[in-house]
Amino acid sequence: MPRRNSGQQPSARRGHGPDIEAVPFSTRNGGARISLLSEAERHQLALISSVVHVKPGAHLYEARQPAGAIFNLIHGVMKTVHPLGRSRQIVTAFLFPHDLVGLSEAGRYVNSAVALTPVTAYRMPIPALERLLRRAPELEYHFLCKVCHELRESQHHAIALGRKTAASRLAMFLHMLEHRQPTEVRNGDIHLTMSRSDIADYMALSPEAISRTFRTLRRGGILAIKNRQHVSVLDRKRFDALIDNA
Amino acid sequence: MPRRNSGQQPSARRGHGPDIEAVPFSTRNGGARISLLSEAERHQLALISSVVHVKPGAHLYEARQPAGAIFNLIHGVMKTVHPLGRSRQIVTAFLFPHDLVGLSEAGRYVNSAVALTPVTAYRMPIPALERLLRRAPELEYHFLCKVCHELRESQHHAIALGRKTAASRLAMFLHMLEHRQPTEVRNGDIHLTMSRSDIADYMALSPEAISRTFRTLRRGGILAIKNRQHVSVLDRKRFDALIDNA
DNA sequence: CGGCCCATTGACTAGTGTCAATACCTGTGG
DNA sequence: CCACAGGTATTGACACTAGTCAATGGGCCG
Repeated sequence: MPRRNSGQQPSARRGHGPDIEAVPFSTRNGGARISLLSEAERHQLALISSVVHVKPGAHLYEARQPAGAIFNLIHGVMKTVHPLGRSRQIVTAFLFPHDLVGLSEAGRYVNSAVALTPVTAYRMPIPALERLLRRAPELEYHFLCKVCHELRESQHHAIALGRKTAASRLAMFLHMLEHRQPTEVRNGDIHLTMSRSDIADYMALSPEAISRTFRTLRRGGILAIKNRQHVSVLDRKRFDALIDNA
Repeated sequence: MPRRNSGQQPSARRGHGPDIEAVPFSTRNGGARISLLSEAERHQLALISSVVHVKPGAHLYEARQPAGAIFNLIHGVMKTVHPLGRSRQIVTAFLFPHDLVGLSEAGRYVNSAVALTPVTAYRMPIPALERLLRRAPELEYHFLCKVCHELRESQHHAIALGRKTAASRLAMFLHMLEHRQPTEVRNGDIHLTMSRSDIADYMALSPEAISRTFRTLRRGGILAIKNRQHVSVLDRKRFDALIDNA
């Protein structure tokens, strides 16, 4: 029974193998995120993968180091940060389960990946992955879909950074977070896994600006801030207006 | 002699079929942009491609429209713009020959592509391309490399937008333009195909800020502005300092 | 219970957006 | 060849937003 090999630990319950999610090109299923891989494909990937664990604050890999593998998140949240002089760093992306991470250029990682929570991930060595993809065009196509998805998200990030006001940027950030959750109970509650500084580094604002803007949105009745990790959209109409305008 | 067949016109010399360039993952050829496709692959793509022409200011395709094809630029320069309310638009990318353009999501284009100069491009219908890619894993792998390259460029764009000062952003923009030219005579001369407004929309600044910053850099002896389309880096050291800092 | 780090708040400054006016380049027509 | 018209680019004056520095408050872990 190759499907459910003798799992030793909790991660083995969903441990059929790597899994990646994206919004596909095609028009079916109106723009929802779906799992791209079949059971067979996950099994193929599992054969070349190992599982790694990363503690909060630790690096999965570091920029400029030789790139040996690509990773697929199973549990936890990560950020990729771009080294910037000795100034404040830039967060280029937040990564959640079913995401791919470990983009390289000329054999080296282009950024550093840091865990925000305890992280579990599949580690897929690049040579083995490359061999596998060349044998399995369908699987390779799904990787292509996923990378295109990440490209769209990066462009979305750039669009957010183009907004002039902090309120507009923060709203776009929360909107992004909300839409990465499965379509389940999307009732306006948003869980913030990352710190204010991380949000600031992602949105190219100061942590103080993040605080001030949260306060402004709360006083305006647009957001409810339950605690540092949980906010809620109260006035959807004005919230969306922040995203559309300026 | 398949390499240099009897060219009829300038475009025909490189007219063997679609061609895409990127910096590959692997460590060979120290980070230079190379052509990804073999002659055979270009020929395969040529069989499903047609050639389209776009006048300056005209659209190659428009956001939200059903996506029927992906395009590969042969000549000219384009921009992709994101529709943003009725406010000023956001330029998400500039595209040059050997680039791919036409990313879709759920069957529709995610942005609009506008020609800045007379443009010639290969038009590759998505269904035919998809069939071809599934038969040709090697070719598909090269598309994957190209999309990863575009992802890195988009992240680079986001990093540029994260810079606080206009001088730093503009320097990063010029740096990007310079590095898209082939490594030939990279003597500091930079050709600006796009208008000041386009630069402003790409860097999330006002056109006035672009003008002011050009003036500041010229007065500081960092840049020489020959005319509206040609600038030149005079003080490379301080120019690079603008890119690294802030 | 205490210490540490993160988050928040306030005062001030610096830099960009905005609005308005002028100068410049391009292509057109006389 | 020159004059003209349109759009683009530049320049200036002013308002406004976010950055910075500094200090306080709050939560979490030892």
